Amino acid sequence: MDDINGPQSDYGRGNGKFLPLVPAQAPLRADAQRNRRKILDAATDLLADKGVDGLTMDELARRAGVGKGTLYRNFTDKPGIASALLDDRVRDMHSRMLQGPPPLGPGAPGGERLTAFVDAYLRHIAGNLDLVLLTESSSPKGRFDRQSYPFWRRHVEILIAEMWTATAPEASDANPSDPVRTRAEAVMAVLSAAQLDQWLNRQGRTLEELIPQIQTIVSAIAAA
Amino acid sequence: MDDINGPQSDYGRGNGKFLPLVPAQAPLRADAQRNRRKILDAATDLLADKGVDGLTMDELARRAGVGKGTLYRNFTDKPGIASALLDDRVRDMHSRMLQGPPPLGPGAPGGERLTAFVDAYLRHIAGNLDLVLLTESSSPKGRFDRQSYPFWRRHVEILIAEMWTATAPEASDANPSDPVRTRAEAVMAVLSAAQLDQWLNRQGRTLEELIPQIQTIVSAIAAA
DNA sequence: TTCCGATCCGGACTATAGTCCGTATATGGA
DNA sequence: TCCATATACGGACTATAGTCCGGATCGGAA
Repeated sequence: MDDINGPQSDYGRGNGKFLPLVPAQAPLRADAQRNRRKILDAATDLLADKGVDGLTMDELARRAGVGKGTLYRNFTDKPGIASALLDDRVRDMHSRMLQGPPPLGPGAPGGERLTAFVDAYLRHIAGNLDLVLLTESSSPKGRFDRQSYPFWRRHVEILIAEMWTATAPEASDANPSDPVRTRAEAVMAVLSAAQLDQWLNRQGRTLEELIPQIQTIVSAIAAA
Repeated sequence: MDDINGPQSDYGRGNGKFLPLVPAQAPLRADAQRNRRKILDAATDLLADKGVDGLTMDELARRAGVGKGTLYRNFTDKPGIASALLDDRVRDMHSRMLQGPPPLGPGAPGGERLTAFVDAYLRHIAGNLDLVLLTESSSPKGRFDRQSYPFWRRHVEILIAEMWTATAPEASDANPSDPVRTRAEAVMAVLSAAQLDQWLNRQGRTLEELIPQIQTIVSAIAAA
């Protein structure tokens, strides 16, 4: 999620349902809210029409009936728009992770939850590869700057910590040099969209064949 | 290496010293050869002068005293130039891997060679982060398209295969769905420049603190 | 030495992301 | 209702990567 104070997004608003990654923000003015909606809708259409390559900022502004300045007022950049679109598609998975039934949700042992997460995450990425790649493009940091990244990583971190200690997960907080955190980041690197794209679209492998192999690798990292 | 039939580069020329990734190519015309040199030299200067951000194609063409068409005749794109520059800096490491003393070179067990490789590779990436990031930027595929990627991956693949079978390494050739290959690719994902940049420059960690943790993770993946 | 085709060169041109800022509009208080 | 001001809007503008093609140049053959 890269959009600025978007009221349509529950993610990161600190309402308790999601990780409070971002402080609440003043509500948008009514016209801004309308425009934001128009842009997102136009982006969805344009994407359906012409695919990711056809999604240019000029065309998007034209279709949404707004100026480019408005685009950039509502979204930091092009990947930011992709992020906002993805947000919608991901919210459901977030809540299943945080409050759904096990093994994806709480209630199962860390190892099983991790396996369930890897499965769900890979399918999510694979199902939205174009958008995710767009999100991760633009600068090396791409992948890490989107707000969803910290969410995923933190989830993995907590699960690994649980596997290690079998106690309360909050132990692994805060400290970036924590080996648990490093492992979580390594897991996320293996699950990166660029890597998945390589496997799926360049090597022609299938998700079904890939997932078990990746599961094995991820488990090994977690247990390392 | 992304440059077209570059006579200054031994890498990938199929001369037996390096993996024959690319067939030999007709030699460049004398003027083209001169221009290629001028461009590479100018790029080095420009990089020293203004850093990666100052390295624009127009300015590079101006400094090299050639037109932009010449730039793009000699190098596929901007990352390609970065690749060519990196090539020079990496050739030494390649030969140490292939014919230097153990544990980096042949003669040590696969596990030890892998550890030595991870150490050398991370230091290489860290020492050239700007260039490598430039190389990997531009499109998701970035990281995989440069010719050095197959080289590294293959090396890791061979070492892992050796760890597994303790026999001749050529078993793992060719087949992209080979689990050994998947593991090698996972290792490379963890060692990606974007990830290292995240750790080093965004989280402020140090190489010395990071390397042992990564070693552990890589070993776990290899043994998975 | 001269000639000819293959190869290469230069720089104007296109496409696109992202910036800037003068103008317009919304919103809350008097 | 009207005003003041913070906020938002639009679209021209800048910066940059990469394309295109007419003309120049190379280098081997006669």
